[in-house]
Amino acid sequence: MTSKFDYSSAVIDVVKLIPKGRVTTYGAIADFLSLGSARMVGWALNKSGLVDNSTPAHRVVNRKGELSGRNAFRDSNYMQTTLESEGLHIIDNVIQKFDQHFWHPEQMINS
DNA sequence: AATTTGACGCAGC
DNA sequence: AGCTGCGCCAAAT
Repeated sequence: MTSKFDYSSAVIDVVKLIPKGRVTTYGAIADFLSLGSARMVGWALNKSGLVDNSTPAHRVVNRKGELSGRNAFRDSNYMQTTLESEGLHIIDNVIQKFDQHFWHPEQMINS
């Protein structure tokens, strides 16, 4: 069916491919899928990601490395806690050495 | 049916 | 070097 859920599934599919301990950005996913804007990535995760919490949406942040989506989780600290448990350092909702942990979908193909 | 909002990003100032 | 405005596309009101 050609419903809007198709976009969500594409975004979620990429998010599920993010390696543990790595993070990516909305813009990177949107650019990789060439589907729309970064806003839609967040929108898709919010609509579908909340229902299907099997998606590691906590590994998706904005281009500044800020946990902009923490407020969308049931617990606003879940995102930071989970990322920290994966070995990331977060201070004031900002991932430290973000560029170092940044992962791009293209990396998956390259590897 | 039109306006506002949103888990964003970038160019301009 | 930080703030503002504009673009993106869909959903909610």
